[in-house]
Amino acid sequence: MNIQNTIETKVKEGFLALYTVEIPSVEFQATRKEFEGDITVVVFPMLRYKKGNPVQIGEDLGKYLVANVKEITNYNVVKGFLNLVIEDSVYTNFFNEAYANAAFGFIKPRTDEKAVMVEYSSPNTNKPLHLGHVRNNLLGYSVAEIIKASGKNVYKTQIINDRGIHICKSMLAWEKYAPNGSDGQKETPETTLNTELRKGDKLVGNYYVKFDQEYKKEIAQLIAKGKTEEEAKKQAPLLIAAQQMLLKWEAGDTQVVSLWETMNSWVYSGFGVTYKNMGVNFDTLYYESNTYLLGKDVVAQGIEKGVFIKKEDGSVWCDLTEDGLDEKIVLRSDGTAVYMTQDIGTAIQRVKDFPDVGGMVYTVGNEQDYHFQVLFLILKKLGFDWSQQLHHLSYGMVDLPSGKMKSREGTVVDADELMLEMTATARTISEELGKLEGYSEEEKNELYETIGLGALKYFILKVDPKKRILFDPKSSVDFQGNTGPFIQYTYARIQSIIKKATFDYSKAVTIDLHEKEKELLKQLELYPDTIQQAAANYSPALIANYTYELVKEFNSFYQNVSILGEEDQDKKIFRVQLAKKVANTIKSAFSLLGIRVPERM
RNA sequence: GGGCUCUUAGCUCAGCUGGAUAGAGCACCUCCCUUCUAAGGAGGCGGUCGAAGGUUCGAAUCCUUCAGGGCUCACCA
Repeated sequence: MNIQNTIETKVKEGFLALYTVEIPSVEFQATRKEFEGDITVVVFPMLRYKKGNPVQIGEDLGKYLVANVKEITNYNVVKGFLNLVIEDSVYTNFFNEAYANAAFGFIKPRTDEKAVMVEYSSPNTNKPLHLGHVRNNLLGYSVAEIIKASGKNVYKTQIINDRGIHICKSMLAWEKYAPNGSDGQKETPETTLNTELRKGDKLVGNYYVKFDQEYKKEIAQLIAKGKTEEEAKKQAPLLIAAQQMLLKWEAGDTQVVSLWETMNSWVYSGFGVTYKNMGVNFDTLYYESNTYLLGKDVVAQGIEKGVFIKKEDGSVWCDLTEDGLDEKIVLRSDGTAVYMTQDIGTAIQRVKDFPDVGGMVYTVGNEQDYHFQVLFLILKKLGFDWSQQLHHLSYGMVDLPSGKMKSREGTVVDADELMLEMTATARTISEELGKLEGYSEEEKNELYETIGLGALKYFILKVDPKKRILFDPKSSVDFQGNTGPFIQYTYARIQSIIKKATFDYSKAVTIDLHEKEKELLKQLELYPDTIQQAAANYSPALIANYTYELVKEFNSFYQNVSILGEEDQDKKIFRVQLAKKVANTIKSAFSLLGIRVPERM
């Protein structure tokens, strides 16, 4: 039983003894640093149950607590705040327990808890990943890790949009315009003479752009011949060819399907590299080519249940006007599925595939808020019990100083390039500081990547997902202050302390705490709660900001008391242990954000 | 126009279920490297928490209205 629970029961008990009135709960907060004490009981809410002077009630309760709780050594009352001084041993005992626990803060996934499926990334296969995907991937991965740490099993997944007209555009452009590679055949990622296209997603994306360029030329020609812009857009031979290709694909045409498979495989190997560099991964994959027909049978069942209505023209709708939303189409009049149909079907399919799944998280940008509101409501109306446990992890756009990212205007920030730039910046800064003697070139490169990506990831994850991010590639990612590298740096410095502590510090000790040590212990104590809270709120930002607070507290401690230089043996031991625990907690928290931590920097 | 969402220091952001004098970093100014890594620390400057009402012992936080930004309201995905 932790100290707060003890105090809560004792406050209730004391209240009853003093005023013969029961109170349902006790409100706590950490005591502000300018007052003496560690934990504060707020008296004001109690006035609802017992009228009186809050200061007097605080005094009475304070006396009662000091007399009845041995861990409380003193108290003071300021206005309606009862500040309690807690014995050092409470904190040192907590620490000795936490120190021995390597998985401090983590709860082992329980088999009786339902698992959660977290979907993120979900790219199209016609262009490389960009800055928007970076935010998506980092968020999704991190939320998955946090939920896992909070005690649930997690499946990370993505739905790959591998079909549709956009893929056909790339395929068509490649067939028509690809130059010969080193082997004399049409270029492939292996044979291309353009080194920038060695990565398959880049090559395919290149042809998507090529299609658009040629398509525009055709439109211009048609307009010159007297067509209106609208006509020209519809009649351009390239577009018609792409549409025919899609029909062939749907009909299972061997050649088209084979080309489609080949080009998609290029993209996947390219994405694979990006994911690996980004440090994200997936447990299971869904492809739209397999799921785009799902959901139709559910629509039929929905009509029987009265959830959906069939109109005269054969289209099927879901009337959500009673819930304050619109009517939503779930099946076209020609009987084909729409996006919504597919998502309904896919959700159901996932629960079939993984029967232990009891909830899902969809990491998708906020432009689809309405779509998910509707999707979840429809699934609820269809009566699936897991429909209560669906969450749209919605995030704001990443804007550039120049405005929105537009591929046609070349203002897209490519994910691979961005990561390289971050690494390069980390290199520049590190070299200026010049602390890496004795490191091999390989080790250095790995370190620069750790720091550069740490900066990027932390920068993106520390802000509330709902908010838009203005991303200035030149100046926005900092390496000082509330940043990834600052935290990594603290970690590295602690490693150096540990390395220099050559004495045996393994035994548990109990000491009188320095004020700074106590602050640090209090912060450490919050870690398990923070994980639970972050999981409940799907918020990596809570973890990031917690870690920052912990590090600041450590730096302040580190600057104020000596660790290795301490005379008292027990204090020295305790302080090394404390430093080590802080480092491990940083490492643990950062792992939840997908950020690595360097042993030296 | 309807719905959702955001607005906190010059800039970038914290602020948990309402609690004490609203906090950090950057920038600007003062100090601190012969002591365990100065990518650091201590301090200063800087706020009508978008505006106005309301709820209450108490509001950046909850409610209403308004203003400004974003997203969205397709037989597209």
